[in-house]
Amino acid sequence: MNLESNTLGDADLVPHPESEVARIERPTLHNVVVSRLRDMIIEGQLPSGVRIHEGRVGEQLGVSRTPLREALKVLANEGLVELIPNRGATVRKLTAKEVRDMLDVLATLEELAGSLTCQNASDADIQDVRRLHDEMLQFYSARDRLPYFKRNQQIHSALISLSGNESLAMVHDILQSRMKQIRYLGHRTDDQWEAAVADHEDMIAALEARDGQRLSSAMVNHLARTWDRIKNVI
Amino acid sequence: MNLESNTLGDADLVPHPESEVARIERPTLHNVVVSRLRDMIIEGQLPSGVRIHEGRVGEQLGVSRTPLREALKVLANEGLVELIPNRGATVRKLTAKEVRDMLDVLATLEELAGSLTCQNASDADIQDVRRLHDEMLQFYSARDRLPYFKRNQQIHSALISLSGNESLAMVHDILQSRMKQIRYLGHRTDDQWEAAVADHEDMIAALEARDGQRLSSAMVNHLARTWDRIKNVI
DNA sequence: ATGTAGCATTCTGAATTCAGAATACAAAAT
DNA sequence: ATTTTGTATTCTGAATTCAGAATGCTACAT
Repeated sequence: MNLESNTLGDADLVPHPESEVARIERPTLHNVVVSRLRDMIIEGQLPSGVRIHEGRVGEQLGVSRTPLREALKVLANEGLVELIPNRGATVRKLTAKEVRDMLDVLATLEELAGSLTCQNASDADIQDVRRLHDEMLQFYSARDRLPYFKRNQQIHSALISLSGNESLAMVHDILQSRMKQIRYLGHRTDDQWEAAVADHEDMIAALEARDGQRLSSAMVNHLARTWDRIKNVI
Repeated sequence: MNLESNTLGDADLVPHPESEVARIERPTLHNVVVSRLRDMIIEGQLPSGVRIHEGRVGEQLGVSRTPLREALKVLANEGLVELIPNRGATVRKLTAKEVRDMLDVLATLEELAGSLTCQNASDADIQDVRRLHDEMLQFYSARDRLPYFKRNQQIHSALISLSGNESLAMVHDILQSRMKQIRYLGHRTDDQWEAAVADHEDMIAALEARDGQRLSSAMVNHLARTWDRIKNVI
């Protein structure tokens, strides 16, 4: 995730005027495998605790073992996968305490992000987020969960990356991707869903007012409620 | 770094009573390569911006390309190394802004760690840190930089990991390892060194008093001074 | 003399191969 | 019958091999 942004960012190191035109991106296979596996874990296709057999999974993806193993090393470093020497890879199981701890860290990070984003986001950026938010509301009215969830994620990552602090975005991303597998588990009831939407309203309003304090606390509250939602399903 | 702790931590998942005796650890080659490369980058043996030639470096380390490449993927994900498709790996160059941003995040994390550690550390833990601190002071009196630096690092990582929050320790570790290459650059003058020691005194005192607020602000101040120290050498 | 096209070399990305370690199963002994 | 020992199989860790892409050099044409 952070890799991609690095690569993109460095494209304009090239001093030629042609660098304006879109460069041809050819992602390396191991990177594709990383994202693919991450998705499979998050969406539950590879459930917690299950073995990842290099031979079999590699065959399923139509990829040899080499890029698959490189990908597993990366995911292990991120904490999504557990690597036991000579025993292979398993999908990491999260304990309740670990989830709790991660939320604590996420809250701290989002508190920082809140004020930074209010300082650094451009008006255009804020409008983009508002547009995402309105789209999300439409899908909420239609009770269309999947596209709702997608907009939701986009808003959250936007709120972080608009802070302009790449390291912040990077560590947040790592924790966030670990959490996603859980968030999918925690299917909310209707009033929980409503509360989440209300949280978002608050966040958007704070952002548009460029009220860093308020945005920070809105984001932290949102996370606190997330814990309430999921603590029982672990 | 975080990998090792995972592996070690999981050793005692084994329910046998024999698990009391020290289990034989055989680290995988790629993990050894990761730590080794990290050290080489931090210590400046592989300076910023230099190419890492898979063939040559692999031969130097007496390792084939496969584990080396797996290690490079991991380090790229951590941000120490930059991977350009079909062009190979280089040691990542940090801009002043990136360092500044990382320090901001580190400060936020340490602020959280400060209060958690004061809550959760055992008296024995605190005594251990005090012992490290006293040792460090001795090396300071003798102006013996290397062992001083080592104790210094140990104290910092102890203050984080005693919080009991592994995710916090993990993300802190990632940022910290990126910073180390810079910290080595920023050789302090004598009075800067003295100031750093004073900061440490304050931190230890706060910890022993279990004053979370004070420990937090001491750690944040310490980081602020770190920035002052190194901002000119980037 | 300079610029371009073709060629050779080099180095990465990925597949395959090989060896060592762990597990599962079976047989034998108590 | 149960436990222990030996054997076979399976799967990971690492080396090697192969192919494709990029860079550098040389020769030729203008």
